[in-house]
This record gives sequence, structure tokens and C-alpha cells, in this order.
Amino acid sequence: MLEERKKKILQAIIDEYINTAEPVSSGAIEKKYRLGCSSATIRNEMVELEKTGYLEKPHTSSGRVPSAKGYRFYVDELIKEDDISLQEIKYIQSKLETKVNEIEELTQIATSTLSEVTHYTSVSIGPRANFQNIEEVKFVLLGTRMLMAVILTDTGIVKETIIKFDEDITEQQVSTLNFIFNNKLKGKPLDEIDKPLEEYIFSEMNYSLNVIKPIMQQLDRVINEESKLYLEGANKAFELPEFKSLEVARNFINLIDTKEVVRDLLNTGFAKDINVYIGDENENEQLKDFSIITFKHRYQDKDLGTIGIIGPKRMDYSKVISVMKYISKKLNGQ
Amino acid sequence: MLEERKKKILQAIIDEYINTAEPVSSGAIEKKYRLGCSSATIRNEMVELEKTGYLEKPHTSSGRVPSAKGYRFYVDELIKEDDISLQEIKYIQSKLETKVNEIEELTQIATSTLSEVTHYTSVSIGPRANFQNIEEVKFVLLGTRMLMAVILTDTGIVKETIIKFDEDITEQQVSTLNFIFNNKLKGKPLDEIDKPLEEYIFSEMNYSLNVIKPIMQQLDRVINEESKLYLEGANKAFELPEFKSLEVARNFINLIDTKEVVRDLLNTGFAKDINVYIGDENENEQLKDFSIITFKHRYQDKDLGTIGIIGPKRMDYSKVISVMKYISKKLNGQ
DNA sequence: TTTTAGCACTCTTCCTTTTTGATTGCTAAA
DNA sequence: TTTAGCAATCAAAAAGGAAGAGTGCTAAAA
Repeated sequence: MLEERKKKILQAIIDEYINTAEPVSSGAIEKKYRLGCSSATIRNEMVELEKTGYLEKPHTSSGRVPSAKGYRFYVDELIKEDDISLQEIKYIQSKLETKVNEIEELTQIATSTLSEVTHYTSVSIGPRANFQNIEEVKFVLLGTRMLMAVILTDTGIVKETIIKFDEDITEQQVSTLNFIFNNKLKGKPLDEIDKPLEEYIFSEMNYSLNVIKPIMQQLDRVINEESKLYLEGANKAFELPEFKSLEVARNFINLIDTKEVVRDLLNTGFAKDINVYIGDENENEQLKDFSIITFKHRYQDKDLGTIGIIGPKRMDYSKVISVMKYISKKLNGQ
Repeated sequence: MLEERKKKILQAIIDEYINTAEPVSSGAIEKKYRLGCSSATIRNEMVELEKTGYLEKPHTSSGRVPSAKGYRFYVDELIKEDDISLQEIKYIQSKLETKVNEIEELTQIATSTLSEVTHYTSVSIGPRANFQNIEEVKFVLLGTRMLMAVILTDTGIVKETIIKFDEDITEQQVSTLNFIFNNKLKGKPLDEIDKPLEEYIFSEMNYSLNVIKPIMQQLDRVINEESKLYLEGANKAFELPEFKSLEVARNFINLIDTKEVVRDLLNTGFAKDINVYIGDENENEQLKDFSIITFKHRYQDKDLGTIGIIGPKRMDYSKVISVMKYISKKLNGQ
């Protein structure tokens, strides 16, 4: 689709731009990259690459800058595989070996490691609770009027919540609750906890409404509640030259401060292992100046959350994707 | 210590500067504030106020700007009491009425409300666990090799943690654990959970080391672990004119991104109800351009966490302090 | 003695103009 | 098809100048 030399020139321009953040001139390419042709030839090719939409010019007499289409081609066709050093591999290994008791913690360690190695802002979120099946539900009485409900899912994720009552709860009632919920819910998807169970309890058990109602409400809340966002290295963004512009900096802070947008981002589209959204490929207007790269934290093919990077369009895609692939492989058990 | 007229002029200058973020001229004060004297007189007083260190001049022919000493005097002596509107009171009331099951949630609601009403970035942290007494400890078996320990403190704060084992745990063992911990620990401060208990268990119970060791380790971790920071409205800072300077903006992001600094801030010095740290009154160099105002979330005089605001030195101290006082009063039960 | 009008002086800010230098696109020769 | 050469373009930096806000000082007024 693109002749070999054009590819090489495009790759050189994008590599150079990723490094310098300055529009790239034909002269710079001629000098730095041995392509066996003069700057005039490169210039001619650049005109073509601009006509076909891979490059852009900030103004008439400036060098070229990759367009979104250019980046897309770069990511799809020109990316460097395994752009990761031995040192980085060792660092990631040591970080991921940390012993954790909760999966969420491992996701967070992976997220912060990703940010440290790539120097971009990273973000993660746990899996949607309602896609998981219930393994076990346990109720614990705390004091006399407070109940803790602990839900264990088949993916090994534990969710707990506290329910307060206006009247005393007896240990007897707690045992009954434990019995009902475990018999009725084992193996069911979490979102089935709602209606059918409520009906069952009311018909079969004739259970006190004052006790069941708050429990159902709170369980419903916990199950449907979005899991917490974890953000790491927001300050790293400010090292980048694009953040010299106050406008861009402000947009970025607004973006990561309005959690919903980031959440949506992490919750959409997982056709591939690694998902790359470049600039205005994102539906959200706020994201037009940024690129997002995400992948799923999987263990034995179970979804344990999503991890992503938010950075400028001029991102080191090769590095980020290589690091992500490595982390993803490690998380999934080698 | 300062004559009446000087006070009035200082107050006028600071009020004006807080509003406009521009150096304040003698003429502006004469026009806007009815002080019954000419701009020349005000000018003369300003010279004195500068000599005694309350004011500063960015350059020879500019208006005056408050110094740290000026702000300090303003906060100590000139602050407006109850600088809070009826509308704001109503808004805060409605927010704080939200029914919550966990105290942490209430702290967070208070924190975000504070940010919304004042338009500054707010931050909060839970109480130090090891200052609290244990009310109850409960162990719950999840599956066969996972134990959840739930600790209820006398302040009503619930902490839970998961412990994983390499061997199966029986319900029998769990009951024994519940019995031991509750008899031995009730009413004790959380940090006594460590050594004495371990000894007791080993001597009295002859309990399997494989079970007790991980439990003790994990409990120790949970108790000594700092509670999570909650940050709200970081983007609000970018509306302020001082954040036009990239330097300041970057410092701010670095600050709130390195959690330790914020944590230290919230964990120090509670001589007064409301604590104000202006600019370089903060020990940390990073904070020299910012002011911090903090207060304790108390309920029935029990410490439930700390809530604070981080903003520019040119902060609306009257408003922030009034709003904080009101929120603090409401949290403490009217 | 205190206050105030008047005014020269100081600096920043904003605007315009000039200079510089990088880079292109085109032309014509290789 | 490639390349050397060169005029044309335009942003960015530097330089210059005008405007205006504000001060500090002096001398008169209260």
C-alpha cells in the first residue's frame, strides 16, 4: 500500500518526531538516517506522504509532523517489536513478584510499574462485578447493629460492604442469612442477586423486612458500583514538551479529574490484546490531543481489570506496547 | 500592634488582592473602599506597612502585594467571621445528610463538598489506626484457603484484610481464632495486637505456626498502613490565575501526586480547630507557594480523619475557614 | 503635625518593526 | 528519476517605541 522507501521515510519522521517533539525536516532525515538519497528526494516523498494524509505541516515553511493517519499506520505496520531492555524486564519481574493477598493490589503494582518504565501516566480499574459469578457470600455481625457482607466471586475477587441497622441483629439471624444466601446464590452471576432472590426470601422465609431490605439495597449498590480508579504518575505528563501549553495541561488535568471519562475509556472495546486509540479516534472530544493504550489484566483468561496509559499523541508507541505486552504476559502467569 | 487605619488599609489591600490577583494600588483602595482619606495618605501608610513587612512590591512602580506576614496577620486578626451564604449552608446540609454506612464515606462527602463550595482542591485522610481501641475482631473463611479478618474499632471504623494460606483452613480453626482474638484483644489499642498476643497464642494455645504467622503479619500491615488519601477538585486549581505559570502548575501536580507530602501535611499539628499554614510556614520547600488549611473530622470528640484544602497563598481565607468551621460543626453532630 | 494635590520618574506591558534562520517547493541539470 | 541550487515563505526572536499605571517626593493646605 505504501512503497518501501515511503515507509522508511515515514518511519524515520515519526521516530524523529517522537524523540524531539519538533517538526521534522528533510535535511534532518537525510543526515540522521542513512536512506541513500538526498534531501530533495526525501522532500518529494514528503509531498506525496502529505497528499495521501500521513503527514501534516504546521505552516508552509516548517518541517512535517505525523497526522493521526500517520500514527495509525505506524502503530499497525511500523512498530518495533520487543522494544524493551533487559534492565526493564528485570525491573518489571521484580515488581510483579511482590506477594499480594488481593488481586486489586497486583493490578495496582502492575499499573505503577507501567508508569515507571514508560514515563507516562497510567491508570487502572477493576473488573465489572456483575460479569462475575458468586462463589460464596458471608455475613458477619459487627457489634449489634452492623453487618458486614463479604462476597467472593469465582475470579477470586472479594467485595465487602457494611450495612447498618436501626435494631439489633442476633447471631441466629446471621446464620440464617448465611444459609439462605449461600444455598440460593452459589455459582450465579452477581447481577442475579437482585430481584429473584428477594422474591424467594420473601415467599419462602417470611423474613423480617427491616433486615432484608437494607441488605438487598446495599448488595445491589456494591455489585453495580464501578470499581475504583487507580491513577499513577500524573506528574510525569508535565515533563513533556506538549504540556508547555497551558491549554493542553489544563485539558489533561480535567480529563483525569473527571473519573467518568477515564472509566468509559477503560471499559470499552477489547477486540485485541492491546488497544490503541490515537487522538480523535477517541469518541470523546476532550481526548483529541491524547492517545490511550489499554490492555486487560487477565489471569488464566479471567478478566481481572483493565490497565491503560494516557499520553500525548506523540507517544513512544513501540516502547509502551512492548512493555504492556510483557507485563500482560507476566500477569497471565508467564 | 497596628493602628486602626493601617489595619483597615491592610485588610482592604488583601481583600482586593484575593479578588483580583493583581498588585493593589493606592488609587484602587481610595476608590473602592471608603476610608476617608486620599490616595496620598494611603500611599504613605503603604510605605510603613512595607517597612514593617506586611506588604511587598513586585517592582518599583507597581502596586502592593501581601507578604506571608501580611497574610498571617490577616488570618489571625482580620478574618471575616461566618463568611458563608445561606445557599451554601443549605447545600452543605443537604450533602452531609446523605446516609452512609461507613465513616470514611462521610469524610469523603465532606471533602468533596468542601471543594465544591470553596472552589479549591481538597484532600482527606482517615485516622491513624493504631491510636484506636479494638472493639471486636472477626475471622471469616472464604473458600478453603482464604481468610478475611475484620477489625471493628471503638470509633466505629472497620478495617478488613485478606490472608491467603498454602494449606486448607477448617471452620473449627476459624472459630478458635475468633475466640482467642476477641477474648484477648477487646478494648486494647490496635498496636498492642502485635507482640504480646503472639506470645500468648504460642504459649497457651500451641497453635499451628503456619496459620498464625501470616495472620499476625497481615494484621500488623493493616494496622500500621496509612489510610488512603482522598483528593477532590485538582482541576479547580487550574482556573486560578497563579496557575498560568507553568512552574506553579507543575509544582502543584508534583505535590498532590507525591502522596507522602500531602499525608505528612494532614498528619501534623492540631493545636487549634482550624490550622492554617501560609506559604513557607510549611516546612516543605515544595509548599512555599501554597497555603494549606486543615481540620479534624470529629464525631463526639473522636478523631475520624483529617480534611484539608490546598490552594495558592492568595486564598480566600475568610470563606475557607468559615466553610470549614461550619462543616466541622455539622460533622460533630450539630 | 497631618493630609493632600501635583508632578517627575520608573517600570511593565503591549504593539510594531526588523532581523534571522530554517525549510520548503520549484526549476533545470545530471 | 534524482539532485543541486535558489528564491520564497513564515515563525520566532530581537529591538525599538509608545502608553499607562503607580510610586515617591515636595510643597502647600488643613
